Amino acid sequence: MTNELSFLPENSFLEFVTLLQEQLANEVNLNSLPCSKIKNISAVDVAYDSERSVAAAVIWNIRTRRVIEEVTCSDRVVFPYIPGFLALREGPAALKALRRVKHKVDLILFDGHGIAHPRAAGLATTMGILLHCPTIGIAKRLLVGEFSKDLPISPIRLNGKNVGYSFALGSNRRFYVSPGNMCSIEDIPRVMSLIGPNYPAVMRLADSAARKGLKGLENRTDSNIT
DNA sequence: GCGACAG
DNA sequence: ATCTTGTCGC
Ligand SMILES: [Mg+2]
Repeated sequence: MTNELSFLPENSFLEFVTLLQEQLANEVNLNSLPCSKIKNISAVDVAYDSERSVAAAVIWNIRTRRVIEEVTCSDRVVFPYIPGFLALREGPAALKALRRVKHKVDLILFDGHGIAHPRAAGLATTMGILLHCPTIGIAKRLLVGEFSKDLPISPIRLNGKNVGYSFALGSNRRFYVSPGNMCSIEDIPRVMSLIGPNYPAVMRLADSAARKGLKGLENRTDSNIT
């Protein structure tokens, strides 16, 4: 069996997780999301140093386009990054932050893919199923699949199916959006016009909040040592 | 076997 | 992801 795990010396654990992911994919809900019902969304991102992670959840009101809540929390790094298994590294920290969010959120954005994944079980899909809520994956690079550079908004094709969309930013850069859970392929362009239309500001805010939180940890440690 | 490979 | 300041370009 040659696959993305073959470089691992001992891969029985990831083979096991692969089976879990294949089962998860059967539970994904790709029904249309009522876009008119979306009031508040959250973006989640995680920053790391060698032993600590900081997850940030930024909650954003669609109508006012303003931040209404921000949560950060630190944790231990529990797993390395392995392509196809980002949820094992990022999921636990993201969950911890999301549990502290006070507002009701109608949609959660994750920094990574949803069903645009070898087993249709990316970070956004995994978290959406765990949380029983609508999620979307927003990635800066492609993991699997193909798209057309000729189209400003191109479908991402994987095994002959549409699994998301690639959005052009100017002429060179692109980002990639796929349903996580409780969201259809057709919803993706609709939602992006609501929260974008470019790379979502709330996603960037989560990214910078997580980094800022990590620096806060480092500085706190420095003063204790100094 | 080789190369690709979210963050 | 992370290491990192100023610098080139729209
Ligand atoms: Mg990130």
